[in-house]
Amino acid sequence: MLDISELSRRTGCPASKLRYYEDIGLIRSAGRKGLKRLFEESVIPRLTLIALGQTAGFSLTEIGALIGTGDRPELDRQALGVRADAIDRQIRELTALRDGIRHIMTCSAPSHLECPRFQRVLRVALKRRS
Amino acid sequence: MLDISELSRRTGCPASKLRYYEDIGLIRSAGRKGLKRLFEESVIPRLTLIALGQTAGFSLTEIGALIGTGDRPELDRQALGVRADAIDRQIRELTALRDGIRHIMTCSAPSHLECPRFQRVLRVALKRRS
DNA sequence: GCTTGACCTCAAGTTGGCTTGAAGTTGTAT
DNA sequence: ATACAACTTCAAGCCAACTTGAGGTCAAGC
Repeated sequence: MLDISELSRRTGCPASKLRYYEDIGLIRSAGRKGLKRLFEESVIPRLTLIALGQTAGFSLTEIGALIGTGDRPELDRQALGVRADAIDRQIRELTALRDGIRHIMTCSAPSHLECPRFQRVLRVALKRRS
Repeated sequence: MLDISELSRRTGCPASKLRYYEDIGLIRSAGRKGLKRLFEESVIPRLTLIALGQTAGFSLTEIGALIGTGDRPELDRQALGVRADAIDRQIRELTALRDGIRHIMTCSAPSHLECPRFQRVLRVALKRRS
């Protein structure tokens, strides 16, 4: 069992954020000792997952829907498949963007937006949009 | 030369967003016809790039710094390298997250956070953080 | 010449994700 | 028993990225 400052220290999340997450039901404290919240260690991977979801561009609400606002599994396989596909698309876009950036770094075209290689990268990145 | 509604139609950006981007200097209109803005076609790839930058989690300010708020190249190769590295890290995280999600979809562990395979995924995802 | 509709400006409002501040409550050390 | 530091609540504030709304302008068609 961890108190909030211990959890904060171990996750890098400020205590205010942890309280906020508890307020909106993304994490739960296992109980209180006096007034003070106590958290189980299992919230740590949960926080990791939340951070990853944010990196993937999901809102806290979406993340809550996926990982369960309580702690029941809440597994909607179809929804998960949709998310996985979205992440796939994003990975493709990011890969193209990264390659474009790396190319620009060594490219001597007068304007990067006019560099044919860069434009191709943009087109590739957009493939699955629309 | 495109008027704002034509640009909006071709990019999917609402006109309000295009005006906002012009306000903050992310794009420029090439002139006016009466009151109405006229845009060059070259803003289209620029808008694409802005959207990609957002997907990568950069703020509009950061994007502006990278692609130039005016239209001078503004190439800070070192800054670009840093961005490319950040995107690399993000791609790794997203890949792990996607794999984790795909695994969960077919995994029968009682609680996903306890599934050893999933935990490994989280650990991998975090490797380059800190 | 007058209406219409697509544009304009500028200020204010909205949403998400937190943070900050004031005021109160503990358990521990002196 | 008291002072202290670390917690608590709750409301309000903040920033980014837009959107909305009120009120104005202009060109084109009737």
